Amino acid sequence: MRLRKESDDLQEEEILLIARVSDALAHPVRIKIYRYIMTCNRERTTVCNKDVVNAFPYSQATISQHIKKLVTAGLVEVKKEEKFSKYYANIGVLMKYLDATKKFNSN
Amino acid sequence: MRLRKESDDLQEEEILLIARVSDALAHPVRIKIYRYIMTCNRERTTVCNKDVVNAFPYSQATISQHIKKLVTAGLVEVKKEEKFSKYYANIGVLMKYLDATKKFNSN
DNA sequence: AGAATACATTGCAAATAGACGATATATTAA
DNA sequence: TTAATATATCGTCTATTTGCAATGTATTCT
Repeated sequence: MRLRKESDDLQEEEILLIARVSDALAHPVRIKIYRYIMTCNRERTTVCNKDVVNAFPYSQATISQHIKKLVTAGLVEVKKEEKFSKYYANIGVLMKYLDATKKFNSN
Repeated sequence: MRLRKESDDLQEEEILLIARVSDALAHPVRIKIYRYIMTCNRERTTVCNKDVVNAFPYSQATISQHIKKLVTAGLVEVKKEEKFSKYYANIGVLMKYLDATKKFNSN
């Protein structure tokens, strides 16, 4: 049995975090792109824009737009390396998101 | 150190679950309505449409529409009781959602 | 310098979402 | 039976999203 703590209550800021991240994950293709970037990161393979474009049946413009949403939510970070934009998943943001969402079920 | 299991891989069906639930949680007001219903349930107070309308600064039509999205995602269930529609949070769906989303970080 | 590559951004069309007032339908109260 | 209440849905308007081709802006290669 878990004691209820003050920190269990969902604060406004966390609600906005949930809304932003949920919005980013609200499209199947973005979920798959995010997972793709995660997997590449885990395997220590870098991912650039073209890699994502090759992996999914959408135009370069559409892929860039989807990635932008993931970046805006903080789920993905972009680092310019040479002539490439390399994408990295930010695990911390996902963890914060999961923690906040878990609170629904704990207070 | 956690071993990687076959079940760690995100399946298509889970991706659609994540997309649907994320879509439902992609709006701050829906997050708050969901939390409100959860809290009432926990305190063993029933929640009807009017209760939600009174709790938030939106029209009855708009509230019903938001609740419908939560229902479509499976996060909320509606039971007709006497002349009221009573809302109940389905914790199981949230748990499944959290489990699926956690897999991002475990394979 | 000029051509090629990488990728973000813009502009467009179609679809969807968000808010509302009004309406339809069902249940309950008088 | 009529009136009132509860709530889902429709129609409308506006804003946002999704997809694309085209364009802009660097950077790199020849």
